[in-house]
Amino acid sequence: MTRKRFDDLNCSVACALNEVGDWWSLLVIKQAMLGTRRFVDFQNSLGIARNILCDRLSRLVDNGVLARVDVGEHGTRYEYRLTDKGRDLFTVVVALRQWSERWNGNRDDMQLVERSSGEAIAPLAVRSAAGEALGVRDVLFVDEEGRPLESTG
Amino acid sequence: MTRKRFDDLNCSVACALNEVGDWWSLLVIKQAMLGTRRFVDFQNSLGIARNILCDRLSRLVDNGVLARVDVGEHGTRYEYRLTDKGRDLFTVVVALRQWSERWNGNRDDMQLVERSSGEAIAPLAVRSAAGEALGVRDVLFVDEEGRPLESTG
DNA sequence: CAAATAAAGTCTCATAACGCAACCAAATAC
DNA sequence: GTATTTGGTTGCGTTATGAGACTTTATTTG
Repeated sequence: MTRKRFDDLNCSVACALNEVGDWWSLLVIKQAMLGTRRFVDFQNSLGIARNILCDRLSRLVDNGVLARVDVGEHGTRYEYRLTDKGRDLFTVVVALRQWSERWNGNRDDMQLVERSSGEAIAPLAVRSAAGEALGVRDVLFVDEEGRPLESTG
Repeated sequence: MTRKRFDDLNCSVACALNEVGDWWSLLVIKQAMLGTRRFVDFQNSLGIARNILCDRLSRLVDNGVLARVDVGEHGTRYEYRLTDKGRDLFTVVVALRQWSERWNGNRDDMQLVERSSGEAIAPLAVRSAAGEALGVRDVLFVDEEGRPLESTG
């Protein structure tokens, strides 16, 4: 009996969670965004078990989120680098950070600032095409014919 | 031996994942954003095992993401409703949706549109205080004194 | 050059989490 | 008054996770 796969749910959120929805993957990705590239550095900074780290890195590579590149002279030193797909998870990581800071207080000794100006970044917000901030209640989930979905969907 | 807790990592992303970082929680929340409120409806729409759903709902209630309210005449019919904290995860859910749509193709038969105009919402982006879109490389992670963090941090 | 250390895994084993199905009790529907 | 719905709980087998020891090349140190 395997873990339930979400492929059949016809939902892109489920599909995303299939790739990065476990406890560790997003932390590995966040760490990669901090600049970490080597196996041991991931291990030391996250305190993750080596076998689990190994499994997560492989899976992220398989899914195209990380790339494993040889950097040793003779091919036994590797680096795990974010791909474009991996870098594009920046929004997700920032969304989680900001949510946690807002609701659990800032447990983080780290700040995220714009490189050129040194200023803190703006809070993320879902926006309409016109640029207005939108909450859950300001949007509608519609099917392919544009019909609103009912509550049990 | 319990699952590794992320509290000691001093990282708000880790802290967020502690609350909603398992396979199911964000799907439950997304479903709640669609309007689902009853135990059976979550069960039917997600296909989650009943004991797991039970555990997830309780944990989300404990963490203040959902609220359990009596709706029956005599108190055995319940609804699980998003709190403000839960609704604020909208950004995270949308970020995951959009990422998955961009990189895995749209596996979803569902669209997210602005309620008033019916138009599709804009792509999420991390922005500077001035409003420019920022990628991972345009930001710096700095410590509390403003010093940039090194790669292994 | 030899020995030591490091990098990147792999293996084993114990425990925790998950998935499935059956069971249960109260409230509602018929 | 019986059947069904709702919101669970219990048992059991399978899978995932965590800790730590072990392995294998490469590089560094003496």
